[in-house]
This record gives sequence, C-alpha cells and structure tokens, in this order.
Amino acid sequence: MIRIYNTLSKKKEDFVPLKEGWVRMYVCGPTVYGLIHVGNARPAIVFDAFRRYLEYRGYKVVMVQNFTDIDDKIINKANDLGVNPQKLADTFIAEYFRDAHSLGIRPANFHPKTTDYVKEIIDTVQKLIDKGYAYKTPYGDVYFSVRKFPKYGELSGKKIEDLIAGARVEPGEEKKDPLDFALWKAAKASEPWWESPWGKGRPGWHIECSAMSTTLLGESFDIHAGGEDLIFPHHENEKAQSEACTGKIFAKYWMHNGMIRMVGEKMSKSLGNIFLVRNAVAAFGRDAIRLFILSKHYRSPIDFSEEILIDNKKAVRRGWEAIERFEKRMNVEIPVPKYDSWMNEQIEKFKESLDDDFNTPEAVAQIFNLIKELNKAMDSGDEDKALKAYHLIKREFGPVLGLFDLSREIKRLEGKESKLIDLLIDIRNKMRKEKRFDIADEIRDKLSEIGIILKDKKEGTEWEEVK
RNA sequence: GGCGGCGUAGCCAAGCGGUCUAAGGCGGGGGUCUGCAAAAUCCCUAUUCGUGGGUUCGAAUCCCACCGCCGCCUCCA
Repeated sequence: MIRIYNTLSKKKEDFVPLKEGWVRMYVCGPTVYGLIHVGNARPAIVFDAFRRYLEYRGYKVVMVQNFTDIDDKIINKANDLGVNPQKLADTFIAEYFRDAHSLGIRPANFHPKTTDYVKEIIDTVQKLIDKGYAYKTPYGDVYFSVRKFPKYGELSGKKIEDLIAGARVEPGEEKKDPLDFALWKAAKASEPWWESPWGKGRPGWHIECSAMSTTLLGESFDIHAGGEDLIFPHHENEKAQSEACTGKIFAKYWMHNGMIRMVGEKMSKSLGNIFLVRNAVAAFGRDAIRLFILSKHYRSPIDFSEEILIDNKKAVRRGWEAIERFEKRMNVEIPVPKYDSWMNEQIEKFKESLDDDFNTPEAVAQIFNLIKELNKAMDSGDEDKALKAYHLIKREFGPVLGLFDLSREIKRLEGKESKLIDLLIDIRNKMRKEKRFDIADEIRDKLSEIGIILKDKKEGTEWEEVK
C-alpha cells in the first residue's frame, strides 16, 4: 500500500485512487518567461519519478503538466524586449523541453498551455458567475468571492480573519472584498486580450489550472502537485474555484515539494548562472543533479551548493564505473536473470521505501548497496550474482528513479583527436616498458593538464575526458 | 503576529517507540592494483542523535521547556 503525505490533511494517507488502477495527476509547471533554474527542476524530477513509480507499481498514470504562457511577468518581459508575448512564451516552452530532456525528465501525457484553453476558462468563469461565486466589476474584471466559499483556507490552513491584514487592493480595482481574487482581468493598453462576455481581457493566474485540469482529467482527480510555495494562494484559490464550480472534491491528494535554497555568497552574477538547469547540467551532469535531488526527501528543503553537486557527481561516477565494468565483461546481450529470493527481497525493500511517502533517499541508498554487491560479485567471479545486481540497478530500480538510466554523459573525443591520444598512450607505454618513466610521466601529466585522464588497467590503458 | 517545518558523524542525508552498539553518499584512514601515481576496488570511520527535564520495562524516535535555524502569509517550483 502506497502512503503519501497529503497537504490537505497534513498527514500521511493510504493512497487509494478514485478509479481503480488509474492515477490522474496534475503538476503545476512553470511560467515561461525565462530559462528554468534548478529550483524549477525539483518538482519536475520528483513528480516524474513518482509517476514512474506509480507505473512500476502497476498503475496506469495520466499526467498533466501545464505551462502558464500568459501573465504579468511574460507581458512585462515581452514589452521590455519589444517582442510578442506569445513568441516569448513559446520560445521558453521550447527551451523548457530542452532542459527537461537533458535532465532525463519524461514528458507528461499532456502539456497544456493557458492560451489554448481560453474558451474553457471563460466557460468556467461564467459558470462561477451564474452560481453566484463570482462577480463582474464596471472595469470588466471578474473576481471570485472568497467569503462565499466556506472551505476557503482548508488547504493552506489559513483563517479568513488572518488573511485580511495581508490582503491588498491595487488602485483601480473594484473588489467587493479585499480577499477576492481575479478570475478574469480586463485588458489594459499594450496587453494581449481575448474577447469575453465581460469585454476584452485575459485569464487570472489561478483559473487556468482549474480549467485545464478539469478538461483533461475530469472534475475530480487523484493528485495535484507542485512546489510548496504554491499552496497559498495558488492552490487554495484553484481548489476554491474548482470546487465552487463543480460542487465536487477537486483533487484527492495534494503533494508539495520543498524549496531549493541557494547558499553561499560567491560571485553573485555568475553564481546566478550556475543555478540555471542548463549550466548545472553542463557542470555536473544529469545524474548528479538527479541524485542530489532524490537523495533528500521531496518535502524537505535542500541547500544547493557546488560542493554537494561535486560529491554527487563522484558518487554517480562510481556507480557508472561498476555498471560499465559489468557491461564490458558481458559484451553481448545481457540476459534477464532468474528472479530468486534475494532479488525478491530487494524488490520488496525498494517498494517498502518508496511506498512510504516516496522515500527516495532510502531507495537511493539501496541502489548504492547494490553497486557494492555488484563490484564484490565481479571481484569474486560470481557472475550470476553480478547479473542479478546489475539487473536490479540498471533495469529495474534505476529506470524508476531515472538514475543510471540513460547513457553515461562522458564527452567522447572523436576522430583525429582521439587517434592522437591513442598515439600518445602507445608512446607512453613503450617508454614504460623501457623504464623511461620520466617521459612516460610527462605525457601522463601533460594530458592530465588538458583534461585527459589516463587509467592504467590490467586490460590496457584507457582514457577519459574530464571537465 | 498567524501557519508549517527543521536541528543525526568533518560535510550531505535516511531512520520517527525495541531488529539502532543509527542506512547511503562525499571526505578521511588502511589494504589491493601500479614502476610510482591516478583511476578502480575492498575494509574501517557516530555507544550516539541541539540542550535540559519527563513519560515508558525500553526513546534519535512520544511529551514539556529552552536554544538555534528555515519556509509560507497574494511574484515564486
């Protein structure tokens, strides 16, 4: 039985999907006005892995991750650049997919964009007006009446009274109550707009997720996930709108990941860059970033630091070395081992960890234990055990977490460069045979200086390019 | 002020009432390999869980107090 922590009840609950055998989940995606940073990557990695785990446990999963492609930030940035907001958003959606792919994140089943669902959004807003939960102002804005929805605050644990102090009314707004939030915003000059029953305007921030999730997953679905900073107001508002509109429970389980914190005060500008997913992948590699994120429970905050990423990169390298060592000695199609009691015990343990609110640190620890087993088995010539360990790491558990999953990211020099290095290695080995170690060592050291590391193994000298 | 969370080895991080003399990773120490290194690999590396009380046959795990951190409270993954 899978148990997950539900933000709504603030405790771990047994996971029982609404429709047996199926899981419908919605993950809040980024607002696309720039390249994503490592913080954006956390929910993407974690909930993609969680979805894979659900599939591993036999569920059919329908996953939706949206893009908010129209909002104030996009409009402002587009105006600054003097470009069309839609072009800007579409550009960064493309860039998002590039980054997500580089992190080994599988695409969701649906990636809806707000601007493709304006009709559904308008329908939802109209329904809320019809039901008396929303109202139009003379300016052409539409607001949701928070006080008409008694359960408001249920998700974030906030009380209406406490919210009043922080509520604000912008000049030009005509809210009946400062707590009310916009469902539809009247178009200002130089803003994109759509025709609606209330005049020209655009969707408010929260309504898109309600409209898209309902359209694609139904009025009620199983899991709604995102960063914990979205609990309030985004998810609280989404929930209020949706439940007011349908009269049904919106999402059964709410899952929220912790934030990634940026520590250290290194060179601020270039530092900002290193947190971009793109730069992080280039510097540390996909698996190191995944390991970094999956090594800590998804609900806890993580401190991002170069040092930790380097540690994780080393750990990942060790894993790959063992895997490749095994693959080399097989050098044909690697068979599927006969599942025995040891393997089944391992599988049970893996499931036990992940069933418990997706405890990936435990599952990761188990994978590293298996790496040790793999090495030991190879050292002692126990090929059968080695195959079993390899199979569990590379073909059963790795693909669930997306670790040691895709091919290893090593830069491979090719062509003449590669041949030159081979030539140098040949010369060095001749020197070594002739005991002219000064020359041999000079070749080795000079290659090392330019990032080519030589590894003298029993089978011969291998090399690897290191950043 | 309101709500929520955290403090476990040099660092990162699981464990949340007995199987804990506490997983896993990095680092460190030692061995193997090597001409020497590097790489790789193996072994070792917290009688102790922020502090002080309490509950219990038994606590890192529950309760209370204190100290120190952090997140959210309408931009935010």
